[in-house]
Amino acid sequence: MKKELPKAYEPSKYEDGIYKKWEKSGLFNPDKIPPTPFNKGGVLDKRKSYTISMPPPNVTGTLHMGHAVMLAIEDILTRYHRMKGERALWVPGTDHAAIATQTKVEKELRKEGKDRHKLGREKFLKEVNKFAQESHDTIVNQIKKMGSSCDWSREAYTLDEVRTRAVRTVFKMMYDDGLIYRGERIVNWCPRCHSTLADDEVEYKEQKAKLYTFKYSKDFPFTIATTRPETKLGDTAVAVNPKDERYKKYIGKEYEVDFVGIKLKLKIIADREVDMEFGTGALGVTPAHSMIDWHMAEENKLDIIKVIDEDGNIREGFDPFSGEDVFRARKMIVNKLKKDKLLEKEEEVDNKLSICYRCDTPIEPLPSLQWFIDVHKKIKRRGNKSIKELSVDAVKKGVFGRDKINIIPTRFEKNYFHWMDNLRDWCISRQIWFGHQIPVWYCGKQAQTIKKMGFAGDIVTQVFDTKTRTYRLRDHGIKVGDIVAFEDSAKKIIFGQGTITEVSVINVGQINLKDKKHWKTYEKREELIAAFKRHHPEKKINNNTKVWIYTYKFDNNLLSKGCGTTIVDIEAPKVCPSCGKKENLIQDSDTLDTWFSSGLWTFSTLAQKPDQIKIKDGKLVIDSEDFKNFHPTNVLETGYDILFFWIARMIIMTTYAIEDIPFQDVYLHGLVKDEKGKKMSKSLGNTIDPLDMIKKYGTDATRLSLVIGSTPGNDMNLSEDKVAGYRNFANKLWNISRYIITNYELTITNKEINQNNLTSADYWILLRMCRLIILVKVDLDNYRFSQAGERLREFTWDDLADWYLEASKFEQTKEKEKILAIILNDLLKLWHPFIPFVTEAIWKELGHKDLLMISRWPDENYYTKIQYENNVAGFNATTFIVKAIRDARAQNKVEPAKKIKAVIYAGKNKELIESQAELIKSLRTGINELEIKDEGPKIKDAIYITVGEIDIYLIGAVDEEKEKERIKKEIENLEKVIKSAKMKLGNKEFVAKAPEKVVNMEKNKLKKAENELKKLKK
RNA sequence: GGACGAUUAGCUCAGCUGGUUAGAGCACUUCGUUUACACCGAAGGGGUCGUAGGUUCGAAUCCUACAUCGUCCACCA
Repeated sequence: MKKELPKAYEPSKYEDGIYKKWEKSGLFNPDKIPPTPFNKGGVLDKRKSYTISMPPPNVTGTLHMGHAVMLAIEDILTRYHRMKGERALWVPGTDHAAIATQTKVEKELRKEGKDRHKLGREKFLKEVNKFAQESHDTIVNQIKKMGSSCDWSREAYTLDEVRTRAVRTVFKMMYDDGLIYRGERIVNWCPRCHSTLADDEVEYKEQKAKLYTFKYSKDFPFTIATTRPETKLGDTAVAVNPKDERYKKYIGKEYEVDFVGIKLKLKIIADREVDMEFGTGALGVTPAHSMIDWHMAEENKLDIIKVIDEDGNIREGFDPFSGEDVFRARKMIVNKLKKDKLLEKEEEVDNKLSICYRCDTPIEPLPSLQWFIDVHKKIKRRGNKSIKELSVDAVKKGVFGRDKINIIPTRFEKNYFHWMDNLRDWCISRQIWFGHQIPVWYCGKQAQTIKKMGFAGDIVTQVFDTKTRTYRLRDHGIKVGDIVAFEDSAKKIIFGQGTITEVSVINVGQINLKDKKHWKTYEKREELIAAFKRHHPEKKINNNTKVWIYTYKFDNNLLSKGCGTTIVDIEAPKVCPSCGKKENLIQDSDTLDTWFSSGLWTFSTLAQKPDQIKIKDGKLVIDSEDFKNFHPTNVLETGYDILFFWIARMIIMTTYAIEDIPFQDVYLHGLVKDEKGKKMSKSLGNTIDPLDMIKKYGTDATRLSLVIGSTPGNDMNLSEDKVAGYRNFANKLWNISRYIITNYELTITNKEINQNNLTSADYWILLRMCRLIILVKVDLDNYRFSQAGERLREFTWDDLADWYLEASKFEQTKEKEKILAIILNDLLKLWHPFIPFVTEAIWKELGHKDLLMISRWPDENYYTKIQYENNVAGFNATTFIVKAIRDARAQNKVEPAKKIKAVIYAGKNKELIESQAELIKSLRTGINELEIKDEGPKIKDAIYITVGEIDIYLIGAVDEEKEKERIKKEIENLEKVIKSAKMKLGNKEFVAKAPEKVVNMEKNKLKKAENELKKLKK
């Protein structure tokens, strides 16, 4: 079977073809793995299963190094367990990534001059889905490029039909259990995204801010300090520390003040959280626009006055500040305070600005009507524990009869507990369109469309041309007759009532204000006209004054007809269960936080059809074979940066919904940074694109560079050089195989070796292989990928290529072919999970018909049966002697081409060394004549080497000076060893307390070194 | 403010429960066309393991401070 192979391995010529072959074989699907010669039939059905859910990349994303690490590690695990004969399933999928995707599409639309509000929900979602589909194909192809052996037949998407069913079912369960509630709470609001954000979606940016110290009014007794004077328009209290002597006397008192023209009622309250050192030690409480203040207001039953609207502008009713954005309002207020001589101080302080993690826009805390998950409510059906308690227990001690979830590295468990302890109710509603629309329907009253109006004429273009105008039209809590979102420059008034739940313009039309036929549905026309006159005294209303009508969707619409029932269900209700009518049903327009659906990922992906997902006895049941076979998953592997975002939420959702853990182990990899340790980012231009690396150096090299030289949970710095280094390794493995394949007839049908025909080198490599198999198994079972990889590399390059193969060139024995075949086959298997392509390519060249991918993992028992004892010493000695001779020659500057004579005094090892004579001569020692004796006289004018009890003389090449130097250095080294050993052995306590093994080791070391030293000094 | 991580050769990093003369890869120096591989081979130089204490017969490894860098969490009125 001797054959020709190309000299260098070119990954690009093999990889795509190999992946296609794998895919075509269908064997990524564990149900399809047939019995093979390596994986004998019968074991198939009862095999242990092994499952990993792939953290779904965003549909609109492209592959980056983070994905590459994730894919490399998970593929290693999957391939390893598959080869061990387990039913290994790796479920791939993608995430719709609500806000991220919507933002991306909106950006694209804006380039074309389009806007989602103009398109309307339906058309916009069509656009998003189109974009998502295209993007999906890109990311999937990139995942394949990485060699990922995931089962594409089970691919899932967080927004597909089955997953939607899971989301709605869990939502309903939680609602029925009273865990999901709707309420007006202060939330993190992004005025750009126009949506709420979860607590952990808020990021902070260091900045300088001005801290203003002032009095509300002349008659207020003391000063307060704030960086946000504009919010003070909504102050309803002033908080001081109860211990603060300065303010004790005021606590409990109430003041009415005129703050820059706005009347405020302020109660002085005490709160321990107030820092006496900060500012004046007194803090104005703005319940509507600060998280802390909101809680103070709850405790002290304070009024809540909203100042800022959802566009980040001052609301109606705060003239002259109304309609101004927060920055302008701040300036105006500060100027007014200055003018009134109320401003005492203006100083610069360090401040952290909260910003949106998606778009960096400053966050406004706002009270808003939203859906929440109660994390504290005890659930009867779950042992009267809250979801928070269940999630803590799952990691602390295990729940539902499962072992505790292990987080690797364990130090992250601490982070997890800390996060869980501080978890507040989770706001799950988002005011965006792309995502799982909340499965809640209102009958009439609760939600209906209502018309809003703006004046037309010269302002038409303004209203329609800028996004901000449209955004301004939205607001909360509008009552009948209210004039909302009033803005002077836009010159428009809007009329309506209720809470807007949707911001799309459903209908736009122009009517004439005085023309009565347009006012059939509005009896408040006169009121509207009056309002308009108030705001625009200069405008005359005549028969030609036209008004734009915006039709918006509202809640609590008095003008609507329905019965007001709220319905939470899995499917859209056909009729209202309360009034039996269908025409007034409207679905809540909010969508769910994307992590709600990803929280269900490990089990929702194991359902194939929506009707397999059911509620049974207050528990979610997935009635599928896959769920029975593959859940809980074995390991969840991902970057530590989404421990809270995702992992914690999966634990929350899974323990609650199905009364089980989502996974047994969590393996957290570090983040990939550039070679200087900086975070990779497009703006810094320091990204290394995994696809570039794959193109240039191959997938195998890219994978190795991400796996070797890194430890779990620690960031790694990646440079192109590193990848190139592993490209070299892949080529090395190729050439090792090439050499063996082209020089030997490899037979693999019979693995029985005749031990009588083995050389010492054969035993030596078999023993090392034996150790390798055992250790790599332990490493992989304990997620020590780097260590396993290094061991494999060392064996392949050092032991096999540099020693055994070199020796084999001079040892043409009967069993050589067989041993080489065994070693190479097993080595390819051990390497396969790490570098699947090159190993599969070589495997084919070896003449295998079956895929390496499904071959059986090497069996250590085969190797442990071999009689190594007394058989490896010969080659072991050879390696030492050869190294010593090469070293001595190099130090003496003996030309490599120069052949010399060597004499070895081997003592009692004479026979052993004699058996190695050919190898000692051949392994690049440049020895043409070798004499081996048991002992003899010292030889002058020769290079003298001592290796333990063996003395070697190299004759006819000595360079006196250099040799002296070399001997001197040798002596120094030995003296160092002797000194340290003597110190230890001279210490009575060491001899008494250290384990015998350690003491003996020291003794032997000393004896050997002293012996060598004695000989050198002679 | 709290927590966590890092600090080991010029660079990137290993070093698992304390016992090696402290390792690897890259880079560097010298040499080399040898039945696979120059994406190669042989040999070599290079580290008082951040600092200071402590525990121990013995510390890169455990403990305590400190320093520097980094990350996360909370707060910043």
